[in-house]
Amino acid sequence: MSTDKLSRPGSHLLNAESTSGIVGYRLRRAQLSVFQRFLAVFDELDLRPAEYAMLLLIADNPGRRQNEIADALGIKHANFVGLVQGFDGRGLIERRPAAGDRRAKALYLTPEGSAFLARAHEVHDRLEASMVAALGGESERDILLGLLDRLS
Amino acid sequence: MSTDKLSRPGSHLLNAESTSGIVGYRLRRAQLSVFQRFLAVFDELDLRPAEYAMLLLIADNPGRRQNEIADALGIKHANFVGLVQGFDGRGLIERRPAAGDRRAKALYLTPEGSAFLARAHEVHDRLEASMVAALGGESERDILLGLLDRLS
DNA sequence: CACTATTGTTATATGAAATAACAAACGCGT
DNA sequence: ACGCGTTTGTTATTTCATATAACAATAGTG
Repeated sequence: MSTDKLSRPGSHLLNAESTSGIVGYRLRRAQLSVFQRFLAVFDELDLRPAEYAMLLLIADNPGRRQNEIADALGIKHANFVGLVQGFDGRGLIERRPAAGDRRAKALYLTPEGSAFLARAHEVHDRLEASMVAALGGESERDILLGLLDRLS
Repeated sequence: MSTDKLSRPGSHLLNAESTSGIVGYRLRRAQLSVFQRFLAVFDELDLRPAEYAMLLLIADNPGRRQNEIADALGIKHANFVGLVQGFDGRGLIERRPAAGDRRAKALYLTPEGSAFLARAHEVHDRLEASMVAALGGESERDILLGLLDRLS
């Protein structure tokens, strides 16, 4: 599963003038490219982009209910169940009954989860650094993030 | 199917510090948001982002073979067949036997296809203008496109 | 001419995301 | 305390995009 072939589209041959000015198109291309690299780098950790974001969010907000985390990530509750069960099964997170509501489950990182996230964080830092380098520097990265936010 | 609810994720409530600095995450968010708007605006034309790009590419490169267009768009040949058949069925494109190769099919826009694309182009121009406005101006748009390319 | 590669195609598998229905628990109003 | 709509987490199902496999017809090459 490592080092997938990266199907580089669009690159040559055809006149792509008309698509070149389209924000949405270029956005999608860049996003796909970045995700491809993410998947390649995180292959050994068996961690997908959305899952990494999920762990980060739980680490930042321990004890929040499952649905709160799902909402913050923009994931439907039903689809979030599988993610939670997966990480629970891997021993990386813990579902504890929430205080004051016997329906709700509060999410926490286990010690193993914290350790795992630390490793993931290192891997991601390297990836992020390579992207900053591609962008030309920290300031360019900040400019990009600012512009992206205005589109969201 | 019109005016879908736009599930705005992430917005409030939780501490999202850790995800805020991640290029890939913000990229995905922006891309989703832009595509949502695209889908809403193009709802009446029954045209998806990839389909619009496809028509533009055929308009720019009339007579190219099916697989060339598919490659340029980064779409697998097998999956492109359905798209082509769809537009052929709508009378917007035409598949003609390619000169010199009886296997290949050369793609052209029909007159109806050109008219349709012209309408789509108008709709898209308005969408693009609104995004440029959100970004703060033409120059910001160009900066964004430049940065996105460096990531691709 | 024999063999391999390419073109378009069908059928199928995989994976993400949306929807529907549900039981358990909550909380509100009376 | 009761009844009733709502929320939480869950399962099952659907839809949709994309990936893979196999195939017939044609092309090109040694």
